[in-house]
Order: sequence, then structure tokens, then C-alpha cells
Amino acid sequence: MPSPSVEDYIKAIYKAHADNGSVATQELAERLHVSAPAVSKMMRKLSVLKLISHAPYQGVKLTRAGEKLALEIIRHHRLIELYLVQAMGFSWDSVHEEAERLEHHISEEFEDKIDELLGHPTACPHGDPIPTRAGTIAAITDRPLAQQRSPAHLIVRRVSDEDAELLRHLQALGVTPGTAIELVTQEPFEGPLVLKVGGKRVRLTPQAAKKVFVDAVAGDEGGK
Amino acid sequence: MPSPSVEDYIKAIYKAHADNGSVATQELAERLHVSAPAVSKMMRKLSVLKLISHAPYQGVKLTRAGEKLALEIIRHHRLIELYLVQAMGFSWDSVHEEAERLEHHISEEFEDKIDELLGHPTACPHGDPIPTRAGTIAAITDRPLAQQRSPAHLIVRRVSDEDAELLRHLQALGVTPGTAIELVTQEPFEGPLVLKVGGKRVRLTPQAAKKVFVDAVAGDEGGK
DNA sequence: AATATTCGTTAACCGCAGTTAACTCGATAT
DNA sequence: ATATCGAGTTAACTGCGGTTAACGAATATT
Repeated sequence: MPSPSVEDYIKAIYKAHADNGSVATQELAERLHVSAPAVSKMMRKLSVLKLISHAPYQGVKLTRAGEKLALEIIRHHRLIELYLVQAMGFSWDSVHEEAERLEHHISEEFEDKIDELLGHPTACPHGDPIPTRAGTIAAITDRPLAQQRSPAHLIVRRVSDEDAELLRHLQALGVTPGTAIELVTQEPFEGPLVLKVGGKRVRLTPQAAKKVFVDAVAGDEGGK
Repeated sequence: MPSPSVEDYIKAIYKAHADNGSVATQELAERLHVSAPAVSKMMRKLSVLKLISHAPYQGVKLTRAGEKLALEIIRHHRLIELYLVQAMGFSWDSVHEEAERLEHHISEEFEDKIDELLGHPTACPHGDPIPTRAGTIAAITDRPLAQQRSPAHLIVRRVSDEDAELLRHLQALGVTPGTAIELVTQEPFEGPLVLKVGGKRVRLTPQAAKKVFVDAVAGDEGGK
């Protein structure tokens, strides 16, 4: 059974790949708050375990086995987050850390039980898709709200789950996954985005808008 | 924060003391499935951490700080077991291992939340008392059923939680914490104990009876 | 009382995951 | 074509929790 460390590295590689495409040593060192040599060494180990393929001085890529492991851990994380919110009454800004620890220590039976108790959910409280037990995950189609340059009707899909402060802010504004919003305009000089959320006008900094992911509403033309 | 290893040692010392009185190096090595030198080394470390007092070649004793740590971990364990059974629908014979892992990784907030969701319970599914957050625990008054030599009306308080097989067996017989039972007789040559449980006569081996703990029912004289 | 046995501790070592310091590779700039 | 510079890697070391082998202390045996 892989150690929590191995699981963390594999998860970080998966996420870095999803976010950036490439996966550099330095990138991982920063994400995992360890030194670059620690990453180098672990890459050799993960190669031996056939979880990654790694040509030195080139990037690193998950093998199918590595991807499956990453998705299993992410499945744990997101199921736990949802269970904490839905079944236990934790707030959505307080569950990330707890899930970050517990994801490494629950059994398959526990995983199956919460999946069942939650009715086989497809997304965590922050809107991220929950991988299947088989190691597949729904494709992401949304884009950062910050990239939306013209007024449009949009639907919030996901928000980044790592910054509790941001989550509390977004909840206060009503910007949560599943919510329909309208981008009205952006104030000049990289100013805040002006949104309509549930009838109310709210303003959101470009910083925050980078961490909110939206889809266009079908039938709405971006430039209308 | 103490490592899972440190927590396991402290918990084992607490339990060995509760079970045996004395706490020898070998005893701990067996309970923890490690070698005796590993225990010796850890004892030095725990001394430095002021969690135990340890005169070499004599026994070992928890300090108040060590006892508090032990009780905190045991509190985690028993709350988790009860939550798994009561709130999630796990069977009482399947929760020990899960709790054994999770007890090291839950936050104080999680501990408080399950305590609250369960209505501040006082015992785990196997009847063991749940320590308070302050580090106190209800005194144990019960004795092993195997020690009861004469017929008597008894109440089942606790059963050992470590053997899943035994737990399934006891559940099938109806011998569970809180149940009133009557010891009718013991068959000769160290034979099984004959009990009345909920009107039915059942037989229980002395082996199993060592792991069932009972109190006398008030007003019942043992020898009647 | 002398000796045998058992238990506990020390010594030397291992694997894991991390560190800092030194070096090497590869892309870039002159 | 070569000097440079940053990213990646290797080397040497640390702390943790474990191991086996050797040794010393306490207890039991005769």
C-alpha cells in the first residue's frame, strides 16, 4: 500500500498536469512544500513503482497505474468533503484540511459507505467532479471566470477549494456551484467584475475571478 | 503533535496498565507487534517527552500528561466506533480497525462534531466508557463473566472489541452491552457457561466468557 | 552460593522522507 | 562556438521507527 507521501506526490503530479500541462521538479517542490532534491529522489522511486514515467531532465508523466492511484485519492478527498458538509454539517470552507488528512486513511468499505449514504454523488461541495471507483473522471469543460471578457449569462461550475477566506467570501456573494450568474461588465483598469447573482449586483476582483470556473449558458451568445 | 507511533505506544501502556497493573517491555512489544529494542528506545523518547516515567529495568508508568494523551486517543477511538455504527450503519464487529487508523488523524473540530451529533454519548458500541475531553474516564466496576462461579442475575457491561469473530458470535447470542442475563450453571470439566438471555438458554465457552464483562444486578445475591 | 535463564538495554544497521551543498545538464545569449 | 545561468540531479547527512546481534541485569534453579 502506498505511503501518504507517495499518494501526495502522485496527487500533486495529477493536479499540476491538469492545471499546467507540464510537470516540472520545481513545480512539484512548491506544491508539496519540499525541496527540489526531495522531489528528484521521489521521482526515481515512483518510476520504480511504475506510477510515473520519468526521463531525467525532461518532465514527468503519470502511467495509467499512477493516474488510477491519483483518481482514487481524489475520490476519497471529494467524497469526504461532501460527507462532512452534507451529512455532518461542516461549512464548505472548513473541510479541505480535514479531507486532506483523512483521504489517506479510510478503507474501501468506508469509501463505499459514504458514496452510498450520499446517493452516489458526482461532485464535491466546491463543484469538482468525483472520480469513479473504476478510475475515470468527468471531463472539465468550464473556464476561469476571469477569462470571460464580454458580458454573458454563465453558470458557476467550480471554485478553488484551497482558500477558506475566498470560499467564505464567495458564499456571502452567492457565487456557488450550480448558480446562474450574469457578467455585466468589468470596471476599467483591471477593476472588479460586475456580476448579477440572484437579482443582486455584486463585484468580484479579478484575483478571485481566476478561481471561479464557469460554463456559458446554452443559447447565450457571449457578445450579445 | 505526537506521531501515530507515539500515540500507539501511549495507548498500549495505558491499556496494559488497566489490564495487568504492571507494564513490561516485552508486554508492550507483543501488543504493538514490534521488537523489544524498539520498545526500549521509544521508552527513552517518551521519557524525554515527559509522557512516561521510566526507571530502567523497572516498569514504566504514564505521567498525567501521558494519561491525558492516552485518554484523548481512546476518546477518538470510541467516538469514531460509535459514529460508524450509529450514524453510518456499520456493524459493531467491523469498526475497530477503521477506528484504529482514524483515531490518529481527526481534528478537534471533528471530534467535537461527532460527540455532538451522537448526543454526548458515554460508551462505545462495545460498552467501553468514552473519556471526557478533559481527560477523565468513568471507573470500571465490572468483572469478567468467566470469573462468576455461582448462578446469578447479571447485566452485560462491556465486551472486548478486538476479535470480530467473537463479536458476531455474541451478537447472535444476544449477549450485548446493556442486556440482562442470568448465569444458570457451568457444565462440568471447564465446560461452557449456561446463560439465559432474553428468555432463551444459550451456552458460552469459558474462552469467550473471559472477554465479556458483567456487573451483578442490584439486590441479587450471588449464591441464591 | 553459583549458575542458568530470561528480560531489558545497547550497538550497529536499514528504509523512508526530508535537508543543504555541490555539481551537471540544457537552453539561451553573446 | 562558447560562456552563462537556471533547473535538475547527486552526494552527504538528519531524524524517525524499525530490525538483529551482542551484552548486562534480575531472577530462578539446583
